[in-house]
Amino acid sequence: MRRILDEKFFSGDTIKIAEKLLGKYLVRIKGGEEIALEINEVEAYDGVHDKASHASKGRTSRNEVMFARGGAWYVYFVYGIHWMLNIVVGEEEHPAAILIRGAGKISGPARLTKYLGVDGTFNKKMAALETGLWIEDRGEPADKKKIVQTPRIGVDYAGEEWSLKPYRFILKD
DNA sequence: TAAGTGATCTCT
DNA sequence: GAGATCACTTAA
Repeated sequence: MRRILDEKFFSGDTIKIAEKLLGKYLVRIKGGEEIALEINEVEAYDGVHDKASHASKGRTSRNEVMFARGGAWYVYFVYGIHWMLNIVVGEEEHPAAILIRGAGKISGPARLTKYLGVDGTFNKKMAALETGLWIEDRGEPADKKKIVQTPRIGVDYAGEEWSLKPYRFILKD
């Protein structure tokens, strides 16, 4: 029996959920094969007040899905080259998402999407078995002692207050 | 350390 | 419609 994380899991506090995602498994069905990677690095983006979040400038066609209820994917394109994979969290009208930066042996958010074959077609879709991409609990809770918090990466433009917030969570080996 | 690359957003 | 910006990676 799979324990696929659904909107119930993703409806609470963004920061707490980010931390809880460590040690969960990102699962992808590709070409009939199942790829499961343990999530070991995430970043939280929470609310319109978070200057580093796409939602800080209000609702746009790109970030619209961040305003939906938790449980959907937010996939977008940056730097003309890279796809980023985020999971939407929080209640409706509260824009928040968690960027999955690393899982398994894959380090780096764009490398992850490239490896899994994730692109814009997943945007706004629910994370579920039918989608071919979801997150599941395999009953191995992350060791709290191995969790490290640091500031987020690549968000210097957000100003000191927000770029220095320890919203990045890493699960050490 | 810097260039690549193109969608998106903010002005006109 | 033009110009700037960007939740990154790779090659040097």
